[in-house]
Amino acid sequence: MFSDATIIEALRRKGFKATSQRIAICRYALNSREHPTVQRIYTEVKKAHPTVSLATVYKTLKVLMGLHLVQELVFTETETRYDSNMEPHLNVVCLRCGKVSDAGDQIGKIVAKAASTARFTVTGQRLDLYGICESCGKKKPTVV
Amino acid sequence: MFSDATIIEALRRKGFKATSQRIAICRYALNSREHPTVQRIYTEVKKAHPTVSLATVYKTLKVLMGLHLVQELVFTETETRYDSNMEPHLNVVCLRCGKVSDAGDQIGKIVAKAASTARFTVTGQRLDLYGICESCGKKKPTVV
DNA sequence: CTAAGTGCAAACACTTTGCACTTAA
DNA sequence: TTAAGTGCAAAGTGTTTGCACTTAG
Repeated sequence: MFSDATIIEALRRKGFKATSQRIAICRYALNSREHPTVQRIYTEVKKAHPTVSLATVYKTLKVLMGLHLVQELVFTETETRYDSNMEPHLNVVCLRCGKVSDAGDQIGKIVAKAASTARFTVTGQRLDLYGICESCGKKKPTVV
Repeated sequence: MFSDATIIEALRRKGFKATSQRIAICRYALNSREHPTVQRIYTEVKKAHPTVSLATVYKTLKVLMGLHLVQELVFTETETRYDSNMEPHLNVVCLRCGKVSDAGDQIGKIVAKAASTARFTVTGQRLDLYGICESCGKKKPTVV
């Protein structure tokens, strides 16, 4: 959980101004556990800042990526999502309802081992499982 | 290694026509170990089929995805790449030179365990590690 | 006060689509 | 023979950029 104070402090320390739009965007992107899309963040932030633009949301997310506070999950079929869980973990992505949840956080050791074998310095990771979640599997026993 | 005969057979079994362009695209996409981009495949196929279009490459890659023979690796910063290794494995992605290599194929068990815990039916996965590869790390000990 | 950030609209890059022509089966 | 596929160019889509205005520090 990131408080506004923490957000402001983190931005300022890196030389970024803590504007009210930025704080609102960060607050939502960093505290949401649902891997929100840009549109979702935009819609949410618009409630308190009706004039905010999509461009500002995009720019702020780039700032957060630079600060290594969020990670992008780009998909072809669906919109890009943003994940503020920076620990090694598996994203479980349902191809039917689009929901993204977290799982398997004991994966850190395997990642570390593979990286050292490959003599590779890891700065980030994206570990996705695609398939059908339990509730979708029940609902419609059809294709994929 | 996919022979032309195997490719033709796989296409026909699913009701797709085995055109010469398609065979060439499949041959390259399925046998290349370098996780090629669309442009790369296009350039390569153009050598034997100078009139081939980008649209055909895109369409054929969608067919291959439908057949679960390749997987898309979408990135923001760089072009989408295609991976014909469908077994659970880690993609080691260098952020400096863009090279993508494979590692850690003992990851299958962890994936299976996490999926069963989440009661999730896995149909595909994307397990990427981002960072700096050994040779890039030596070359330029700077940012990132 | 002034460098950084905002918000609009225009520009981009990659991908998809519509359609007449071609071709595998 | 004919449904499926090709290749072009045009249309989309999500994202980025240029620039005058605004604002945090």
